[in-house]
Amino acid sequence: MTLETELTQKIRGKLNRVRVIDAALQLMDEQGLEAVTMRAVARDLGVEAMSLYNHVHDKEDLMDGVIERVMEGFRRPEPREEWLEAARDAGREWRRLLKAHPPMIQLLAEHSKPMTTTATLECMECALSPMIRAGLTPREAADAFQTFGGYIFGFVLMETRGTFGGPESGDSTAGSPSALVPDVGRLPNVAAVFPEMCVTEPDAQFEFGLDLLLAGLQAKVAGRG
Amino acid sequence: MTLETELTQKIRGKLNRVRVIDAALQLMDEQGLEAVTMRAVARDLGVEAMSLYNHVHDKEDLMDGVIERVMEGFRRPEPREEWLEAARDAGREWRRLLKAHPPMIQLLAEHSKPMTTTATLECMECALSPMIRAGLTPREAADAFQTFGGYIFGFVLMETRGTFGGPESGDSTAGSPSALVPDVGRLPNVAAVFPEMCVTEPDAQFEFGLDLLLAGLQAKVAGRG
DNA sequence: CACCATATATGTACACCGTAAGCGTGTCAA
DNA sequence: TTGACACGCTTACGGTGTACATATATGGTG
Repeated sequence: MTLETELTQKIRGKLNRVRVIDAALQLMDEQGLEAVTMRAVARDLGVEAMSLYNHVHDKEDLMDGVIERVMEGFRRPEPREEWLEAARDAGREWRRLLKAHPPMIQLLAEHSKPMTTTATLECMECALSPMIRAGLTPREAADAFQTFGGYIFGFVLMETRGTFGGPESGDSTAGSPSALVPDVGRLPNVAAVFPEMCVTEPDAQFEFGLDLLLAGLQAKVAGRG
Repeated sequence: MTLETELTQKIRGKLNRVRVIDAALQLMDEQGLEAVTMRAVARDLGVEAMSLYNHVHDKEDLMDGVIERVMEGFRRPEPREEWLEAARDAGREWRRLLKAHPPMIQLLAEHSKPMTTTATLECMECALSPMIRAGLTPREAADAFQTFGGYIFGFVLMETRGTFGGPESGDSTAGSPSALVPDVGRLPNVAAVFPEMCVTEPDAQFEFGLDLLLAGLQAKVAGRG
């Protein structure tokens, strides 16, 4: 027993909170959120499930750690002269971060607690700064943050989960809206737009919405100092 | 046994797919998504869990049914002369629908399948129609739909789950950003905006973003027939 | 009416989940 | 040496979805 313990110790090192969280994150990225099980995380660490509880209060605490860990991956974009370009960069980085760990959105959706860790606040700082620079009041900046945040979250949600039509409707009849859209007469616009919704360029679509929001913001700010 | 069966039959009627789905939906609304268990749904129907499987292929099928059922609750707004007002109404109705069943967002987040039921398509029709009327091409309408849809989903997600600061940070030190924001010097904008993010008027905030998007759309369309 | 095929409800069982409680062992300070 | 402690392990409990076999009710036939 002493022998095995020494071996174990050497091979897998000592367990600690960070290692547990990282194992959970890796498992989530590779196998999806539902694969993240106390037993599975423990297995990946060469350990029994109950051992994790020495470093993590419970599963919720573990997942909190995962969220925090992901937020630490935020790469602050290089400074920009134009607030508009800075805001655009921030939006793109938020999306990159969320897409880098596809199950993140799902995780956030089922985790009600507000995010108040340092990493998260720094991400917020990066998004808020251009807005304040643009001349928005704190009240407006809060609204704009919620708006941009909502857009990015929702877009990535629909993007990663394929909420509306997608290539997986792509059997032999793909591209033909009439195959998927019953009663084309009553749904003319759906019939017309559906083909475009299936063959989709996510990056371009994201930029479309980002442009729309930024244009709106620009217009709002135009008539001020 | 025969007696009990007759009684049961009379009291609870016959089981069928719709009754099972409705029971699951009611349970979800009243007790949250995690309370929706095959056993719990069965209990509410006065039946054993395995009986549900005569009307529903598995739990995923059941939840698909719940989503479809919710979408049937979409109330098509009355027609509008102005495409802009029609689009605004559609956006508001989408939000109302999602907020009417708070766990819906969470359900959608963990359910990857695209929504192609008739009810869903009619909701899409209602959102797409004003955009086509505004003069958008199908390609642009698809992008705009994704944008508006993303915004609404994401906003309601953050709204119902309190993703960023909220009143539950409201103990004795609430309102004081320095209590929650460490290192105020490095996060000046967060410190300035944080109080505004806590005391929040969701409806007004939603309208803010909706206005922003619609303004952007209007600007894009302005220079055409 | 009797009878049986079919549809439906039940009962039992299994593998997996989170985690409470208690135990064993290695480490280290006194 | 001894005792406290940190940490991993074992066992166990109540929950989950659901496969499989069984019992019962229903409806169409003679």
